[in-house]
Amino acid sequence: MTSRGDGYAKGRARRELILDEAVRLFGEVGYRGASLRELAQRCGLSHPGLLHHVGDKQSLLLAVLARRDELAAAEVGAGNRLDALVELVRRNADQRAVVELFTVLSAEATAPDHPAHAFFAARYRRTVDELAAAFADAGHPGPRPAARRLVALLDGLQVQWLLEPGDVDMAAEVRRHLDTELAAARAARSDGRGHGDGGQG
Amino acid sequence: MTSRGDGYAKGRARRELILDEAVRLFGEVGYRGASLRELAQRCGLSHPGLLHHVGDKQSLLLAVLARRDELAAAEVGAGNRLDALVELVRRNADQRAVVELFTVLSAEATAPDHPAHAFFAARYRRTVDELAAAFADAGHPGPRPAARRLVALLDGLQVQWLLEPGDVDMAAEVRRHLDTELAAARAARSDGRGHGDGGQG
DNA sequence: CCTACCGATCGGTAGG
DNA sequence: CCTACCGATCGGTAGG
Repeated sequence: MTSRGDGYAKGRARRELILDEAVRLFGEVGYRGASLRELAQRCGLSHPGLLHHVGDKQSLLLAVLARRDELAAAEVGAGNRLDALVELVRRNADQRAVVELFTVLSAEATAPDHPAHAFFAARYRRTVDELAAAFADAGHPGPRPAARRLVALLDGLQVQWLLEPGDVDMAAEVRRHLDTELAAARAARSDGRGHGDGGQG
Repeated sequence: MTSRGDGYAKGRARRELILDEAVRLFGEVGYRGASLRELAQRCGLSHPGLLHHVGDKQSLLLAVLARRDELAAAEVGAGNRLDALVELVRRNADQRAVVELFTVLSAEATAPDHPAHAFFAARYRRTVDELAAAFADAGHPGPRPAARRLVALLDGLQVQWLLEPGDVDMAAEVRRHLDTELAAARAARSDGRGHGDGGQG
């Protein structure tokens, strides 16, 4: 009584398992350091069996990254983007493997010929655009540089948190940064050095 | 007339060449992705010849990192540590290979079994300590978290700069961050609501 | 989804 | 500082 639907469901579940294990392995040793044989063993199958599911190593990497961004996007609630970001950071502190994945791979992918280079270039462009819009809504006089600094802070905090998890409260640091950044923006506005037009900039 | 001194000088020069090429290669592909054969070819010698000079791959990596920090320390002038940092960032923008090296390796080395893990853990501890002292001297109410945020900003800006060099002015962003951070500290002081550092760091 | 295999490449050593 | 070599491991394919 094995229906076709069950077969597909089993295949999908197996693929999810593979993507989850790949998050861990790529996070531990990067794309170049990861071997398909090691990953296959962790998933309980042979390495040609693994390749049957994922195509090749590059496709696997891009599938892992895209899947992780999908899951993160689904988690983000409505409301202010800057507040949502602090919540996202708080949740990431319970997912060391995910933080490792993006920290290690974004650095590795700065090499122009890295298979995830275009992925990360597009991802940073999109993130900076979105946060710049949020800063503009909040009346920040330099929304785009402020967005770049915020993204930079996030990335840098992750490195220190991965090295000394107990010493770094990522969400608290992001919160403090946002507070001082927005307070400075307000001060500049009330000094008459900004555009006191209610934040249309 | 080849004196012993000349022989040693030649050996030292060869070693310097190897370390410089290793900066580039490790920066391009990381420690795990780098091969001694590729590095040897770039230096114009066989890979056993390379090993004669550097011992093994791990020793080479640690020598490269230590040498780079030595050179950076020698470049830093006297005076305020925070101003000196902005100058250092400005100079780094002319040394893409060095920025790549530290960005890629600090991420790779978050793995506890990485050969440079202890090096980076100690390096971050030292850097945060020094900058926290500078923030304390400047009267910042939360010097240690502020130092962590500053280091994080530096690291994160490097990633974005490596991806889009023309779009990111690292020194200017660090300058702006320091200005708002220190202005907020002054405001907190004159408000009489200076808050402690909350135990972070 | 497996076994068996391909050519390529790895870090390091032997021996001179 | 070289040639020659070691055992191990890599991503991917053949063929079923």
